[in-house]
Amino acid sequence: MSLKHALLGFLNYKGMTGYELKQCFDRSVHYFWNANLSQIYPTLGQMEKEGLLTMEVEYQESRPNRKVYHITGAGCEELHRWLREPMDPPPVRQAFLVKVFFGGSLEKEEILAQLRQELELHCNLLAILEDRAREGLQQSIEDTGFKREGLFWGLTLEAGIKSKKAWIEWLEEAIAKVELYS
Amino acid sequence: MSLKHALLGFLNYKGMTGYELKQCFDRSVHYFWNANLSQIYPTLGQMEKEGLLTMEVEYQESRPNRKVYHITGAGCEELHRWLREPMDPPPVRQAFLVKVFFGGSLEKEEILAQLRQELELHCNLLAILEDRAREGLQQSIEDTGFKREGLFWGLTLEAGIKSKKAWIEWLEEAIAKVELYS
DNA sequence: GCTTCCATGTAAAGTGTTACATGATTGC
DNA sequence: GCAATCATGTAACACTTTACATGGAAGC
Repeated sequence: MSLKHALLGFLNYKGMTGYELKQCFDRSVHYFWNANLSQIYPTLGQMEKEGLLTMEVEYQESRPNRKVYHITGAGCEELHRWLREPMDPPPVRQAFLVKVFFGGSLEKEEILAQLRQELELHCNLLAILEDRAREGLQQSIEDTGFKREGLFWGLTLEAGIKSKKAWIEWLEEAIAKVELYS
Repeated sequence: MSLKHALLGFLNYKGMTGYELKQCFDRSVHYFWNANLSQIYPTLGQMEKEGLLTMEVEYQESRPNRKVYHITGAGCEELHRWLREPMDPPPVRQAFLVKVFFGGSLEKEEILAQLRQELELHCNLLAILEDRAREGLQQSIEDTGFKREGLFWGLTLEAGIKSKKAWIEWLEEAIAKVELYS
Protein backbone atom coordinates (compact mmCIF):
# COMPACT_ATOMS: atom_id res chain seq x y z
CA MET A 1 0.00 0.00 0.00
CA SER A 2 1.39 3.35 -0.99
CA LEU A 3 -1.22 5.38 0.91
CA LYS A 4 0.58 4.44 4.10
CA HIS A 5 3.85 5.68 2.71
CA ALA A 6 2.35 8.90 1.44
CA LEU A 7 0.89 9.53 4.89
CA LEU A 8 4.29 8.82 6.46
CA GLY A 9 5.87 11.22 3.99
CA PHE A 10 3.61 14.10 5.00
CA LEU A 11 3.75 13.29 8.71
CA ASN A 12 7.52 13.34 8.39
CA TYR A 13 7.20 17.07 7.63
CA LYS A 14 5.09 17.63 10.75
CA GLY A 15 2.33 16.17 12.94
CA MET A 16 -1.17 16.50 11.53
CA THR A 17 -4.78 15.34 11.77
CA GLY A 18 -6.44 13.15 9.17
CA TYR A 19 -8.35 16.16 7.95
CA GLU A 20 -5.18 18.16 7.43
CA LEU A 21 -3.52 15.25 5.67
CA LYS A 22 -6.41 15.14 3.24
CA GLN A 23 -5.76 18.80 2.49
CA CYS A 24 -2.10 18.03 1.85
CA PHE A 25 -3.17 15.46 -0.72
CA ASP A 26 -5.60 17.82 -2.38
CA ARG A 27 -3.13 20.69 -2.50
CA SER A 28 0.01 18.96 -3.61
CA VAL A 29 -0.13 15.41 -4.94
CA HIS A 30 -3.73 15.15 -6.12
CA TYR A 31 -2.62 14.98 -9.76
CA PHE A 32 -0.82 11.69 -9.21
CA TRP A 33 -2.26 10.30 -5.98
CA ASN A 34 -5.49 10.75 -4.13
CA ALA A 35 -7.15 9.55 -0.98
CA ASN A 36 -10.56 9.84 0.65
CA LEU A 37 -11.05 10.76 4.26
CA SER A 38 -12.95 7.52 4.71
CA GLN A 39 -9.78 5.72 3.69
CA ILE A 40 -7.37 7.97 5.57
CA TYR A 41 -8.98 7.69 9.01
CA PRO A 42 -8.93 3.90 9.38
CA THR A 43 -5.46 3.74 7.83
CA LEU A 44 -4.11 6.16 10.42
CA GLY A 45 -5.66 4.07 13.18
CA GLN A 46 -4.07 0.96 11.78
CA MET A 47 -0.68 2.62 11.43
CA GLU A 48 -0.88 3.69 15.06
CA LYS A 49 -1.45 0.08 16.07
CA GLU A 50 1.55 -0.94 14.01
CA GLY A 51 3.68 1.55 15.91
CA LEU A 52 4.41 3.76 12.91
CA LEU A 53 2.56 6.71 14.43
CA THR A 54 1.57 8.10 17.80
CA MET A 55 -1.63 10.02 18.41
CA GLU A 56 -2.49 12.80 20.83
CA VAL A 57 -5.94 14.28 21.30
CA GLU A 58 -6.45 18.02 21.32
CA TYR A 59 -9.74 18.70 23.08
CA GLN A 60 -12.07 21.20 21.45
CA GLU A 61 -15.48 22.57 22.37
CA SER A 62 -18.35 22.48 19.91
CA ARG A 63 -16.24 20.45 17.48
CA PRO A 64 -14.94 16.90 17.36
CA ASN A 65 -11.60 16.65 19.12
CA ARG A 66 -8.56 16.83 16.87
CA LYS A 67 -6.49 13.66 16.72
CA VAL A 68 -2.99 14.76 15.85
CA TYR A 69 -0.71 12.02 14.52
CA HIS A 70 3.07 12.06 14.75
CA ILE A 71 5.56 9.81 13.02
CA THR A 72 7.61 7.49 15.26
CA GLY A 73 11.13 6.19 14.80
CA ALA A 74 9.72 3.00 13.33
CA GLY A 75 7.53 5.05 10.98
CA CYS A 76 10.52 7.04 9.83
CA GLU A 77 12.47 3.86 9.20
CA GLU A 78 9.60 2.35 7.26
CA LEU A 79 9.30 5.49 5.12
CA HIS A 80 12.99 5.43 4.27
CA ARG A 81 12.97 1.69 3.67
CA TRP A 82 10.17 2.19 1.14
CA LEU A 83 11.79 5.21 -0.48
CA ARG A 84 15.00 3.24 -1.05
CA GLU A 85 13.31 0.02 -2.10
CA PRO A 86 13.28 -0.66 -5.85
CA MET A 87 9.78 -0.58 -7.28
CA ASP A 88 8.32 -3.10 -9.64
CA PRO A 89 6.48 -1.73 -12.66
CA PRO A 90 3.00 -0.53 -11.72
CA PRO A 91 -0.09 -2.14 -13.19
CA VAL A 92 -1.36 0.09 -15.95
CA ARG A 93 -5.08 0.72 -16.35
CA GLN A 94 -6.12 3.17 -18.99
CA ALA A 95 -9.78 2.57 -19.62
CA PHE A 96 -9.76 5.23 -22.31
CA LEU A 97 -7.32 3.19 -24.39
CA VAL A 98 -9.57 0.16 -24.01
CA LYS A 99 -12.29 2.24 -25.61
CA VAL A 100 -10.03 3.32 -28.43
CA PHE A 101 -8.89 -0.26 -28.94
CA PHE A 102 -12.48 -1.32 -29.56
CA GLY A 103 -13.31 1.95 -31.33
CA GLY A 104 -13.62 0.11 -34.63
CA SER A 105 -17.11 -0.98 -33.69
CA LEU A 106 -18.32 2.61 -33.35
CA GLU A 107 -19.22 5.03 -36.11
CA LYS A 108 -16.50 7.48 -37.08
CA GLU A 109 -18.30 10.43 -35.52
CA GLU A 110 -18.93 8.56 -32.27
CA ILE A 111 -15.30 7.71 -31.67
CA LEU A 112 -14.30 11.22 -32.73
CA ALA A 113 -16.65 12.60 -30.09
CA GLN A 114 -14.85 10.51 -27.46
CA LEU A 115 -11.43 11.65 -28.62
CA ARG A 116 -12.45 15.31 -28.73
CA GLN A 117 -13.98 15.19 -25.28
CA GLU A 118 -10.82 13.62 -23.89
CA LEU A 119 -8.74 16.28 -25.63
CA GLU A 120 -10.75 19.09 -24.07
CA LEU A 121 -10.57 17.51 -20.63
CA HIS A 122 -6.81 17.15 -20.72
CA CYS A 123 -6.25 20.63 -22.12
CA ASN A 124 -8.07 21.95 -19.07
CA LEU A 125 -6.06 19.75 -16.72
CA LEU A 126 -2.84 20.91 -18.36
CA ALA A 127 -3.79 24.55 -17.77
CA ILE A 128 -4.39 23.80 -14.10
CA LEU A 129 -1.04 22.06 -13.76
CA GLU A 130 0.77 24.93 -15.43
CA ASP A 131 -0.87 27.43 -13.10
CA ARG A 132 0.16 25.36 -10.14
CA ALA A 133 3.69 25.14 -11.52
CA ARG A 134 3.94 28.91 -11.80
CA GLU A 135 2.33 29.98 -8.55
CA GLY A 136 1.47 27.29 -6.06
CA LEU A 137 4.81 25.57 -5.96
CA GLN A 138 6.81 28.71 -5.25
CA GLN A 139 4.29 29.54 -2.56
CA SER A 140 4.67 26.14 -0.92
CA ILE A 141 8.43 26.46 -0.84
CA GLU A 142 8.23 29.91 0.74
CA ASP A 143 5.58 28.79 3.25
CA THR A 144 7.56 25.82 4.44
CA GLY A 145 11.10 27.00 3.84
CA PHE A 146 11.79 23.53 2.38
CA LYS A 147 14.18 24.34 -0.46
CA ARG A 148 15.60 20.92 -1.19
CA GLU A 149 12.12 19.38 -0.99
CA GLY A 150 10.92 22.04 -3.43
CA LEU A 151 13.20 20.65 -6.12
CA PHE A 152 11.45 17.28 -5.91
CA TRP A 153 7.99 18.81 -5.71
CA GLY A 154 8.81 20.68 -8.89
CA LEU A 155 9.99 17.52 -10.61
CA THR A 156 6.65 15.81 -10.01
CA LEU A 157 4.86 18.80 -11.48
CA GLU A 158 7.05 18.72 -14.55
CA ALA A 159 6.33 15.01 -14.92
CA GLY A 160 2.62 15.76 -14.90
CA ILE A 161 2.94 18.57 -17.42
CA LYS A 162 5.15 16.57 -19.74
CA SER A 163 2.93 13.52 -19.78
CA LYS A 164 -0.23 15.59 -20.24
CA LYS A 165 1.36 17.35 -23.20
CA ALA A 166 2.30 14.02 -24.75
CA TRP A 167 -1.22 12.73 -24.22
CA ILE A 168 -2.70 15.87 -25.84
CA GLU A 169 -0.37 15.56 -28.82
CA TRP A 170 -1.38 11.94 -29.27
CA LEU A 171 -5.07 12.85 -29.08
CA GLU A 172 -4.61 15.50 -31.78
CA GLU A 173 -2.82 13.03 -34.03
CA ALA A 174 -5.39 10.34 -33.34
CA ILE A 175 -8.25 12.70 -34.24
CA ALA A 176 -6.51 13.64 -37.49
CA LYS A 177 -5.95 10.00 -38.42
CA VAL A 178 -9.48 8.93 -37.66
CA GLU A 179 -10.85 11.87 -39.65
CA LEU A 180 -8.71 10.87 -42.64
CA TYR A 181 -8.78 7.10 -42.70
CA SER A 182 -11.82 5.91 -40.87
CA MET B 1 -15.94 -2.07 -14.18
CA SER B 2 -14.00 -1.95 -17.39
CA LEU B 3 -12.90 -5.58 -17.32
CA LYS B 4 -16.43 -6.52 -18.30
CA HIS B 5 -16.32 -4.18 -21.23
CA ALA B 6 -12.92 -5.36 -22.36
CA LEU B 7 -14.21 -8.95 -22.27
CA LEU B 8 -17.28 -7.90 -24.27
CA GLY B 9 -14.99 -6.18 -26.76
CA PHE B 10 -12.97 -9.32 -27.41
CA LEU B 11 -16.00 -11.62 -27.43
CA ASN B 12 -17.53 -9.29 -30.00
CA TYR B 13 -14.76 -10.41 -32.34
CA LYS B 14 -15.55 -14.08 -31.72
CA GLY B 15 -16.56 -16.63 -29.08
CA MET B 16 -13.78 -17.70 -26.75
CA THR B 17 -12.90 -19.45 -23.49
CA GLY B 18 -11.60 -17.62 -20.45
CA TYR B 19 -8.17 -19.00 -21.14
CA GLU B 20 -8.19 -17.65 -24.68
CA LEU B 21 -9.41 -14.27 -23.48
CA LYS B 22 -6.47 -14.09 -21.11
CA GLN B 23 -4.20 -14.64 -24.09
CA CYS B 24 -5.93 -11.82 -25.96
CA PHE B 25 -5.16 -9.53 -23.04
CA ASP B 26 -1.55 -10.63 -22.87
CA ARG B 27 -0.99 -10.30 -26.58
CA SER B 28 -2.70 -7.04 -27.35
CA VAL B 29 -3.76 -4.74 -24.51
CA HIS B 30 -1.40 -5.80 -21.72
CA TYR B 31 0.43 -2.47 -21.86
CA PHE B 32 -2.66 -0.54 -20.79
CA TRP B 33 -4.93 -3.14 -19.24
CA ASN B 34 -4.42 -6.47 -17.61
CA ALA B 35 -6.46 -9.21 -16.03
CA ASN B 36 -5.80 -12.41 -14.13
CA LEU B 37 -7.48 -15.68 -14.95
CA SER B 38 -8.75 -15.79 -11.38
CA GLN B 39 -10.57 -12.55 -12.11
CA ILE B 40 -11.69 -13.45 -15.63
CA TYR B 41 -13.41 -16.74 -14.78
CA PRO B 42 -15.84 -15.47 -12.12
CA THR B 43 -16.51 -12.33 -14.17
CA LEU B 44 -17.51 -14.42 -17.18
CA GLY B 45 -19.85 -16.45 -14.98
CA GLN B 46 -21.43 -13.31 -13.64
CA MET B 47 -21.83 -11.82 -17.10
CA GLU B 48 -23.58 -14.98 -18.20
CA LYS B 49 -26.03 -14.60 -15.33
CA GLU B 50 -26.64 -11.01 -16.36
CA GLY B 51 -27.51 -12.17 -19.87
CA LEU B 52 -24.56 -10.48 -21.56
CA LEU B 53 -23.05 -13.81 -22.61
CA THR B 54 -24.06 -17.37 -23.38
CA MET B 55 -21.89 -20.37 -22.67
CA GLU B 56 -21.52 -23.70 -24.40
CA VAL B 57 -19.39 -26.57 -23.17
CA GLU B 58 -17.06 -28.38 -25.52
CA TYR B 59 -16.31 -31.77 -24.00
CA GLN B 60 -12.73 -32.94 -24.02
CA GLU B 61 -10.98 -36.05 -22.82
CA SER B 62 -8.03 -35.86 -20.48
CA ARG B 63 -8.51 -32.10 -20.14
CA PRO B 64 -11.01 -29.85 -18.43
CA ASN B 65 -13.93 -29.11 -20.73
CA ARG B 66 -13.72 -25.86 -22.65
CA LYS B 67 -16.39 -23.34 -21.76
CA VAL B 68 -16.84 -21.17 -24.82
CA TYR B 69 -18.54 -17.83 -24.22
CA HIS B 70 -20.46 -15.88 -26.86
CA ILE B 71 -21.75 -12.33 -26.72
CA THR B 72 -25.53 -11.89 -26.73
CA GLY B 73 -27.62 -9.05 -28.13
CA ALA B 74 -27.79 -7.52 -24.68
CA GLY B 75 -24.02 -7.86 -24.35
CA CYS B 76 -23.50 -6.15 -27.68
CA GLU B 77 -25.79 -3.32 -26.63
CA GLU B 78 -23.98 -2.92 -23.34
CA LEU B 79 -20.62 -2.79 -25.11
CA HIS B 80 -21.80 -0.07 -27.45
CA ARG B 81 -23.51 1.85 -24.69
CA TRP B 82 -20.22 1.90 -22.80
CA LEU B 83 -18.16 2.79 -25.85
CA ARG B 84 -20.40 5.79 -26.55
CA GLU B 85 -20.71 6.88 -22.93
CA PRO B 86 -18.55 9.86 -21.91
CA MET B 87 -15.88 8.89 -19.40
CA ASP B 88 -15.05 10.77 -16.27
CA PRO B 89 -11.37 11.39 -15.64
CA PRO B 90 -9.66 8.29 -14.25
CA PRO B 91 -8.14 8.27 -10.78
CA VAL B 92 -4.40 8.66 -11.17
CA ARG B 93 -2.02 6.60 -9.05
CA GLN B 94 1.66 6.94 -9.78
CA ALA B 95 3.48 5.55 -6.80
CA PHE B 96 6.79 6.44 -8.40
CA LEU B 97 5.93 10.13 -8.29
CA VAL B 98 5.02 9.79 -4.62
CA LYS B 99 8.56 8.58 -4.09
CA VAL B 100 10.02 11.46 -6.04
CA PHE B 101 7.82 13.91 -4.14
CA PHE B 102 9.34 12.75 -0.86
CA GLY B 103 12.75 12.25 -2.43
CA GLY B 104 14.10 15.18 -0.45
CA SER B 105 14.50 12.96 2.58
CA LEU B 106 16.86 10.60 0.75
CA GLU B 107 20.51 11.12 -0.04
CA LYS B 108 21.29 12.39 -3.53
CA GLU B 109 22.72 9.06 -4.67
CA GLU B 110 19.77 7.11 -3.29
CA ILE B 111 17.18 9.08 -5.20
CA LEU B 112 19.40 9.01 -8.30
CA ALA B 113 19.49 5.22 -8.05
CA GLN B 114 15.68 5.18 -8.10
CA LEU B 115 15.51 7.49 -11.09
CA ARG B 116 18.10 5.54 -13.04
CA GLN B 117 16.42 2.24 -12.38
CA GLU B 118 13.11 3.65 -13.54
CA LEU B 119 14.81 5.00 -16.67
CA GLU B 120 16.28 1.63 -17.54
CA LEU B 121 12.98 -0.14 -16.98
CA HIS B 122 11.06 2.20 -19.25
CA CYS B 123 13.70 2.15 -21.96
CA ASN B 124 13.24 -1.61 -22.09
CA LEU B 125 9.46 -1.30 -22.16
CA LEU B 126 9.71 1.24 -24.97
CA ALA B 127 11.80 -1.16 -27.02
CA ILE B 128 9.18 -3.86 -26.55
CA LEU B 129 6.39 -1.51 -27.61
CA GLU B 130 8.29 -0.43 -30.69
CA ASP B 131 8.91 -4.05 -31.70
CA ARG B 132 5.25 -4.78 -31.27
CA ALA B 133 4.38 -1.69 -33.32
CA ARG B 134 6.56 -2.83 -36.20
CA GLU B 135 5.76 -6.52 -36.29
CA GLY B 136 2.98 -7.74 -34.06
CA LEU B 137 0.36 -5.27 -35.10
CA GLN B 138 0.70 -5.91 -38.82
CA GLN B 139 0.55 -9.61 -38.06
CA SER B 140 -2.66 -9.24 -36.06
CA ILE B 141 -4.31 -7.31 -38.86
CA GLU B 142 -3.33 -9.95 -41.42
CA ASP B 143 -4.39 -12.80 -39.13
CA THR B 144 -7.82 -11.38 -38.49
CA GLY B 145 -8.43 -9.39 -41.65
CA PHE B 146 -9.74 -6.58 -39.45
CA LYS B 147 -8.50 -3.51 -41.28
CA ARG B 148 -10.60 -0.82 -39.68
CA GLU B 149 -9.96 -2.29 -36.23
CA GLY B 150 -6.25 -2.27 -37.02
CA LEU B 151 -6.28 1.52 -37.22
CA PHE B 152 -7.50 1.73 -33.62
CA TRP B 153 -5.14 -0.97 -32.38
CA GLY B 154 -2.32 1.05 -33.89
CA LEU B 155 -3.49 4.22 -32.18
CA THR B 156 -3.29 2.59 -28.77
CA LEU B 157 0.24 1.44 -29.53
CA GLU B 158 1.23 4.95 -30.56
CA ALA B 159 -0.27 6.28 -27.34
CA GLY B 160 1.88 3.88 -25.37
CA ILE B 161 5.03 4.76 -27.29
CA LYS B 162 4.42 8.48 -27.04
CA SER B 163 3.78 8.47 -23.32
CA LYS B 164 6.75 6.19 -22.62
CA LYS B 165 8.99 8.53 -24.58
CA ALA B 166 7.72 11.52 -22.61
CA TRP B 167 8.32 9.66 -19.36
CA ILE B 168 11.86 8.74 -20.42
CA GLU B 169 12.61 12.35 -21.39
CA TRP B 170 11.36 13.53 -18.03
CA LEU B 171 13.48 10.95 -16.21
CA GLU B 172 16.57 12.11 -18.09
CA GLU B 173 15.87 15.73 -17.21
CA ALA B 174 15.11 14.84 -13.61
CA ILE B 175 18.39 12.94 -13.27
CA ALA B 176 20.30 15.90 -14.70
CA LYS B 177 18.61 18.33 -12.32
CA VAL B 178 19.17 16.21 -9.25
CA GLU B 179 22.82 15.70 -10.21
CA LEU B 180 23.27 19.47 -10.54
CA TYR B 181 21.23 20.97 -7.75
CA SER B 182 20.78 18.41 -5.06
C1' DG C 1 13.30 -35.03 -15.26
C1' DC C 2 11.56 -30.17 -15.79
C1' DT C 3 8.99 -26.62 -17.86
C1' DT C 4 5.35 -24.95 -20.52
C1' DC C 5 0.81 -25.35 -22.36
C1' DC C 6 -3.96 -26.29 -21.79
C1' DA C 7 -8.08 -25.49 -18.75
C1' DT C 8 -10.68 -24.85 -14.92
C1' DG C 9 -11.69 -22.61 -10.66
C1' DT C 10 -12.04 -21.07 -5.03
C1' DA C 11 -10.72 -18.35 -0.96
C1' DA C 12 -8.62 -14.81 1.32
C1' DA C 13 -6.53 -10.62 1.65
C1' DG C 14 -5.64 -6.03 0.05
C1' DT C 15 -7.13 -1.64 -1.75
C1' DG C 16 -10.40 1.84 -2.96
C1' DT C 17 -15.06 4.23 -3.59
C1' DT C 18 -19.63 5.60 -2.23
C1' DA C 19 -23.14 6.23 0.92
C1' DC C 20 -24.49 7.20 5.47
C1' DA C 21 -24.17 9.78 10.02
C1' DT C 22 -23.32 14.03 13.05
C1' DG C 23 -23.09 18.95 14.09
C1' DA C 24 -21.45 23.76 15.17
C1' DT C 25 -19.31 27.95 12.82
C1' DT C 26 -18.29 31.15 9.15
C1' DG C 27 -19.07 33.60 4.96
C1' DC C 28 -22.11 34.90 0.91
C1' DG D 1 -31.29 30.72 3.96
C1' DC D 2 -27.36 27.86 1.82
C1' DA D 3 -22.87 26.31 1.12
C1' DA D 4 -18.40 25.61 2.80
C1' DT D 5 -15.18 24.66 6.54
C1' DC D 6 -13.82 21.96 10.37
C1' DA D 7 -13.66 17.17 12.26
C1' DT D 8 -14.70 12.61 13.07
C1' DG D 9 -15.89 8.09 11.59
C1' DT D 10 -18.74 3.28 9.97
C1' DA D 11 -20.68 0.06 6.56
C1' DA D 12 -21.30 -1.73 2.29
C1' DC D 13 -19.81 -2.47 -2.03
C1' DA D 14 -16.52 -2.91 -5.96
C1' DC D 15 -12.37 -4.36 -7.85
C1' DT D 16 -7.75 -6.64 -7.92
C1' DT D 17 -4.02 -9.61 -6.46
C1' DT D 18 -2.09 -13.66 -4.45
C1' DA D 19 -2.22 -18.13 -2.88
C1' DC D 20 -4.12 -22.56 -3.23
C1' DA D 21 -5.89 -26.69 -5.91
C1' DT D 22 -5.84 -30.16 -9.96
C1' DG D 23 -3.74 -32.78 -13.70
C1' DG D 24 -2.57 -34.71 -18.34
C1' DA D 25 0.24 -33.81 -22.75
C1' DA D 26 4.06 -32.11 -25.29
C1' DG D 27 8.67 -30.46 -25.86
C1' DC D 28 13.56 -29.90 -24.31
